[in-house]
Amino acid sequence: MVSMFDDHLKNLLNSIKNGKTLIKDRNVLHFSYFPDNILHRQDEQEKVLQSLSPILKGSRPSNLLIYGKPGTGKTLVVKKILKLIIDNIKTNKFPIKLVYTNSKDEMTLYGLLVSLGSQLGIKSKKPLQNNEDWIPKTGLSISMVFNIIIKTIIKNNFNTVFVIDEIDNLADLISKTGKDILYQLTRANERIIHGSLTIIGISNDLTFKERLDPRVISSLSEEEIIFPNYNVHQLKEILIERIKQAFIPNSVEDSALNLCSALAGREHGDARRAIDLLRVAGEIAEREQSNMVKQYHIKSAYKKMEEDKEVTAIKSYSLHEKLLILSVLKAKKFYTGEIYAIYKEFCKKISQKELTQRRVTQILSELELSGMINGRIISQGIHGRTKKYTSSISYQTIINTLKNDTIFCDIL
DNA sequence: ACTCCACAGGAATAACCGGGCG
DNA sequence: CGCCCGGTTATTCCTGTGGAGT
Repeated sequence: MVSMFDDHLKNLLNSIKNGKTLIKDRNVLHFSYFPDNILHRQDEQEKVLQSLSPILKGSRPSNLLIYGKPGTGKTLVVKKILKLIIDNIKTNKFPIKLVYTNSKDEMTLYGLLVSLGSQLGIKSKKPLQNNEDWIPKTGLSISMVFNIIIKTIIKNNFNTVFVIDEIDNLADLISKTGKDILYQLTRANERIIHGSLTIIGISNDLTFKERLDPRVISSLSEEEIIFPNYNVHQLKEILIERIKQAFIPNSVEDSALNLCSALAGREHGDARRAIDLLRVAGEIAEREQSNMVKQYHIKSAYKKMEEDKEVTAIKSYSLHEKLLILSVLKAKKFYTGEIYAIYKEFCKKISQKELTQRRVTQILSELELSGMINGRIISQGIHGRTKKYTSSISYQTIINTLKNDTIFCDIL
């Protein structure tokens, strides 16, 4: 990311200039950082290890489905246990293959299978010997790739564990492409005489299971582990641990720490967000040349992150939805009729065809559902029944978001 | 008690759009 | 390439409604 690097340069420049810096190791605060010690996930680590333990004795572990909200340490725990097992493989006489993939990185099911294949040692280029199996980057049907993988597992007697992170991403693809591939994947053992294949699915979405074929559910979730959210107290300890490594000593005020964990805990108990918040606050404090991260640094970091969220949300809306958000902000009395009139004005100014009022009310309630605006039905007797909308977004945020869009320049 | 405003929001239907398939 | 299909978006038509004013 360019902006992150720019920030880094800026900070470096600052610290060179007057030697004042708060963060000594930025990486510790990055989401990809892998802590040595995972706090408050002892139970989960144990359960994952238990579930996988048969592999150390050469038999097949059950398929495993792991649930939990974002930032509850799912990926971290699984990766750690995988590493633990790999480190113990040397002393083991069974060939074990542990494979990790993230469905966000591989956009297609095909890509996912290729990734699995290559990590099993299947070449993606044509090998010299003609009889050796290989998977080209494109061209084969999914079921053929699948068969090659199965064949390889059998031939080498591999005990395979295949981790699919963010598996809910795949669910949408699967419903289109190969409906039964996930089913085949989870049931592959019935075809594997030597070796085994175990699937570990990691899902952020707690309702993910409902969207699956019941046959897949029963085979995929032979075992389940649910990762609970962190509470405020736990978040605080996690933050303390990170602060120790990332910040120079005594550079984070106690009250700031408390606020940080309270804010993150109130939201979702998301450790990633808590750490992000801390990082942004730290950067703000450094930029101000403050010698400590104080409460108000956390506050402004929180505000900044909220604003960023709003900006990206606004950007993702369609033209008419943006126009309506703008109309709500421009309105004085906030009634649907007035909003619609303003919206029509806007449409005329930028020569767009206006939508019906019916459609507009529908969009408004969609926007309400997504939290961009708030609506409340009010009755005014003889003046009819309508809905009053307010918006929590600041006008400035909207303008900053839309000012680069040439379509909006006439409206300002 | 009755009226009547200014919409909300349901139902049916049409227009549109992107992807798969012969 | 045209065709069809499923999904989304938008329109048309409609019925329903809380309460101020009378």
